[in-house]
Amino acid sequence: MRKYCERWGHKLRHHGYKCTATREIILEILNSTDDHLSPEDIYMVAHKNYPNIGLTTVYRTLDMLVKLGMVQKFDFGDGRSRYELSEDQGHKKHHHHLICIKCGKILDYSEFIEEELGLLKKIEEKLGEKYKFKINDHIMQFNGVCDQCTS
Amino acid sequence: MRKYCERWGHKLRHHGYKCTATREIILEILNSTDDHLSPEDIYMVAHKNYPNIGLTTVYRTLDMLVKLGMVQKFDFGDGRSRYELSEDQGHKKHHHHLICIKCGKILDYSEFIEEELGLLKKIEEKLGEKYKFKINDHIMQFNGVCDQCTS
DNA sequence: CTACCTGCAAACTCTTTGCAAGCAG
DNA sequence: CTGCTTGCAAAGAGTTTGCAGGTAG
Repeated sequence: MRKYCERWGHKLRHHGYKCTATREIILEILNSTDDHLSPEDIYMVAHKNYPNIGLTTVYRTLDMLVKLGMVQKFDFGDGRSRYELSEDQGHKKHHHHLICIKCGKILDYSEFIEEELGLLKKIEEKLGEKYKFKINDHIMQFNGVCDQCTS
Repeated sequence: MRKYCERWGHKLRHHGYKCTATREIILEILNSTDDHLSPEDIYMVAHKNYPNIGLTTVYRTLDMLVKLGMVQKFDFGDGRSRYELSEDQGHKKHHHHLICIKCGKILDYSEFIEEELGLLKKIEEKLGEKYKFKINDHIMQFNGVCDQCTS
């Protein structure tokens, strides 16, 4: 096992993928932020430690991680995709989003999470059964206008 | 008032916009389907009755309708945006979405709508207050794999 | 050593912008 | 008439693909 594969290597190999420096770096970046990074964002951060990395690889790696369920992809309507480490992978706790449709600001909230998750889980079961869907995850967000953008 | 403005003209003019044939057509298309149309979809349908329409106009009109709150924009992760008439504008009743991440199929469900809306409304109020957000709407969807794509 | 992985460049797709002509009010 | 609206062509932005060289296992 390569030295840079300490943290995520096992999981990658378990799914039949090789552990490489770029994959480890991308996962590490996602794990050490609370932001909602775009591929370009991730590319720019990674570039500091690993100047050879290509944007293409970031896209390909994110695609793979989403398929493995290790990362979740979001779209907040500003024309670029955003990625977050799944809650069971790293430090993050479950949260939902509040989006300002004017400035694009994204707030995470987790105030009502217990209550929401209770209902979501119940619905997930019933819908899965009725529509024969194997449900993986959900997206729940509120859209509005933030304080600064109101004035 | 022009003859083609019977249905939506009033609302458009009320917001300071002119009523034109293309706007009426686009609204009519959205009102007469249960699908989740992309700008291209709308353009192709409109083109049959009104061959001169341009794709650009479809984009501009949809933008405007979203800003007025008459139409809601969605992103189901397949690289194109989707539009639906808002529930208070036409025939549709409130529903949420169930998306197959493999084939892109979109199912509308409204089984638990009452229960969901109760909770959503409550959360909307509390979050709006706490984070000083003027919340307009919400997006709630489940992602999974449908029956056909499982096998 | 072999199959997977990577970076580069180019291609692609969806969306937006500039502008002159057209039409609603 | 006047300024909003439209269609066309072209530009822009984000994402994907082809391919030859590189590297994990």
